[in-house]
Amino acid sequence: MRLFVPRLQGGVCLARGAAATERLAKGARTRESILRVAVDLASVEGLEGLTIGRLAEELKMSKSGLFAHFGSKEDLQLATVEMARQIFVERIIRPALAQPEGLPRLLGLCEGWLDHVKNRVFKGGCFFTAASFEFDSRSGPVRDAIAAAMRTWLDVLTRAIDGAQKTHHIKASIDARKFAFEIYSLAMGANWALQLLDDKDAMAKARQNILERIKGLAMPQCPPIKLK
Amino acid sequence: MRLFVPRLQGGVCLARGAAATERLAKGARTRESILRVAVDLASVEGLEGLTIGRLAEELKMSKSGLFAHFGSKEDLQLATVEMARQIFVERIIRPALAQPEGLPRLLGLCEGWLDHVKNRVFKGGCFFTAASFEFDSRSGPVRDAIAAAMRTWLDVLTRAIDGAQKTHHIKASIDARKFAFEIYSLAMGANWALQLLDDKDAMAKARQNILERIKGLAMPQCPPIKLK
DNA sequence: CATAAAAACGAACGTTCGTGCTATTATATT
DNA sequence: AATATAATAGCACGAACGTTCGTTTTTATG
Repeated sequence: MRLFVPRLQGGVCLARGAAATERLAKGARTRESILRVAVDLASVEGLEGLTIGRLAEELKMSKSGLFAHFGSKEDLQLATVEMARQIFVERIIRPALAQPEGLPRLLGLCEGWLDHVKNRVFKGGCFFTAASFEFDSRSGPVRDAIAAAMRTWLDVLTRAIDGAQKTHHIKASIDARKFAFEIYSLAMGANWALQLLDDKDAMAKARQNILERIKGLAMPQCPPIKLK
Repeated sequence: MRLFVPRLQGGVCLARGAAATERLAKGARTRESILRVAVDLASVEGLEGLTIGRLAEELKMSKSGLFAHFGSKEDLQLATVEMARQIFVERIIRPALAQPEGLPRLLGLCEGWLDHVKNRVFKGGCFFTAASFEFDSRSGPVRDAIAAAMRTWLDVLTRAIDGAQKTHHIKASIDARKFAFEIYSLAMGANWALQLLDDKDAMAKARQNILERIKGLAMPQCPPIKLK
């Protein structure tokens, strides 16, 4: 039923040339710090388990003061997904895309993903994997946002594989999308083994597994792939 | 804080030789029908999202009447996990283990798992995959029960692969546990693609993918593996 | 059929949920 | 420094949460 919400969105009011987090109006800065905590909380408790009271407590704010930054709980969830997406782009995708097209970029994506789980970029493992399985039987804007982010991620991975084929690093005969799906399945499996089964070597094993698989597709022009 | 809970567990009071669902005391029968609904509800809304009020409404029972079958919400969650485990064993594991050791049993497990998602044995896709990612950052008996069930599942899969190696259907050179993990990762990926991305062909594609992979390990003595 | 036991109910408990007001601070702008 | 605006706090709301209790209805047993 939410009413007004006259607030401006993050990033819009950047003084030009200033660093991203500086020079923001107070409101936008607070909003951002709320969302950074929200992302971690949601990666552990889930996006439904993320409650406004708990979030306010964590930030030592009043419920109402915090709530005023969002029009509804759904808006908070959407903003949290969006913040997680930005962090993911910044920490995984951007560094990988800085690598030259071909094998380096592909490896950058794979290892970046595995590292972000191991290094706890999100407190509870991969935010989007958790959110995927939480919302995959629901409908509505939150589920749509999660699905859209995941489609984009698969697209990025697919394009990187395609690029590695174009540069003749790996065989052109395989289907890039299918291979992207395989790689990501193994990555999700590793996240699952680490988080649920406490398999401390899960990420290393997955890395080796994925590299072996890529190596099996390598062509003569392919730069060396170092395992272990 | 829960107090008494003097109720007997399902299965204990079976008249010997009688069919499983017959000959149960009224209480145990009700308890079972509650749990069957609980499993479906939890597979959609999550084990935390499974609320006693919602469950009572679904069953047209009073909250208190339903609650009396369990000592606490945690007990309800544990019982729900246990019921899901029983259904999973009955519908996927048992039929596969009825197959002769070797390739048939291994294929039975793989295809049984994929089918149980496609055929909606659980309303919201695989119960345990959803539960895994919901509880993988928590602690306590519920998480432990989920983890134990998943370890058992991986063990069953691993033993089936080992069996297929012993019968010389597939190469003995590969690591059975690693291969089990790969297969299950692809299966989880398929569940993810079907449920979140609405990829209607996800299960068929995963089936083909897994069969191809097994075929790649086939030995001369191996019975034919039919793709498509 | 009477009677004891088990199962289900209705009402209420204290909490927490999301949300809506109004008042009070803090920040920007003139 | 005065003033307008944005941000936060305080308080309250109805609903739903898990849980407890005493009572009533149903089932099983002698």
